[in-house]
Amino acid sequence: MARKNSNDIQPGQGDDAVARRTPMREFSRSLPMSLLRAREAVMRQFRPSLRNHGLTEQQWRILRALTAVDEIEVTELARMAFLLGPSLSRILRDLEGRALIERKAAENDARRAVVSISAKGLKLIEAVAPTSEVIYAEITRRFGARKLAELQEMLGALEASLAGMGSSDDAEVEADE
Amino acid sequence: MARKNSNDIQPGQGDDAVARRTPMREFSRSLPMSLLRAREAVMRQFRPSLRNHGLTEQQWRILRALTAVDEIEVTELARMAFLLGPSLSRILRDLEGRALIERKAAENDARRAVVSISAKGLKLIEAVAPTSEVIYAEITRRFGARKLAELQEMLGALEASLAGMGSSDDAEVEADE
DNA sequence: GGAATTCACTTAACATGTTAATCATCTCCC
DNA sequence: GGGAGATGATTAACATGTTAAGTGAATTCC
Repeated sequence: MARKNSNDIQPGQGDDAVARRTPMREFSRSLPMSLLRAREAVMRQFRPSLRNHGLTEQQWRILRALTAVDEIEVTELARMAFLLGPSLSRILRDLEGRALIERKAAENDARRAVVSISAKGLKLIEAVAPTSEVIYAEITRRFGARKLAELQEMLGALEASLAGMGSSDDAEVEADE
Repeated sequence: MARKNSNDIQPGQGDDAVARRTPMREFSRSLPMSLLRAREAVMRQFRPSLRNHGLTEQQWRILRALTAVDEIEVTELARMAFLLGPSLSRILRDLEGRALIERKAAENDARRAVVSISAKGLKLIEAVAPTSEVIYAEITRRFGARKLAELQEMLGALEASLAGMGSSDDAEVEADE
């Protein structure tokens, strides 16, 4: 089975004007892959501890975010914890069932729901936090505090760079409706 | 149950009227969150194009990886595409059903399956690649080629730093067995 | 040479990511 | 004040992440 078509992708090897497509980037070195692997390497450290406390990474993010405020609306919480609405909805249902959070309707708008962490939720946070801190400290020690700060800054800059980049979709499949 | 396991994580917090202590890092600035947000900012650019071609991000990763080899075993493919076995299993079933890949048993080991991309799969790749390259180029232009390379290097270094870090679990729930 | 173990992969079960649709308000405007 | 649209949240449907269990085939070891 010949992979002959692979060179259709790269026209002129020389001109760097628009397309510098070698068989494409090494792929394993693409930016999305690098970010994915780095994040996984980090999260792998935290997951076991969270799991021992009956929490997933996302549930932890939500509880963590709730400790920073007195109470907060669902949409704003989604933004803080960087979760999509549907995910948050499901998780809040679960956390409320476990009495780790409390939910009530907003005073002047029945559409909005206001969420806050419960005493039980706070206790859970306090039980998990020490271990998380130890792990975070170890990561910092290994990678280097300065480098870590530098990395975070670059990540923020990358995010900012792409802020207003409209999705330059190519095949506008849906034309009607 | 005292809520001061191991002293306060961060003493001397400027307490505002709210009785919520602000333990731990700003949270929104934690390393996992930074990595997650950065990756999402990047992937947001690619998803619409992939979607228009009927591919998810993971399906694309697999096809992309397959173009780099003639054929490959499933486990090795999982490593390449950075997917867990179960996810890969499901996706391969789907891609095989769409005739984008081909699968056969290994010659000397009936346990192993060998996968390769089909002609149809290659054609799909070729249809998607140009747009992906344009997007990647724009990301590079915005963020800066040098900074991009620097970032990737740091991400690799981070990964390497955490390579042999055993999960320092705290509550060893399972003690016997 | 066969039971026990390991290995490669797949299924299962549950939680989340992702997009679209639904539902109940709320706002605006005539 | 009532209907059209906007808004906040949830539900639906499908794909993947994640861990555990299952299945069949190769290896080990006695």
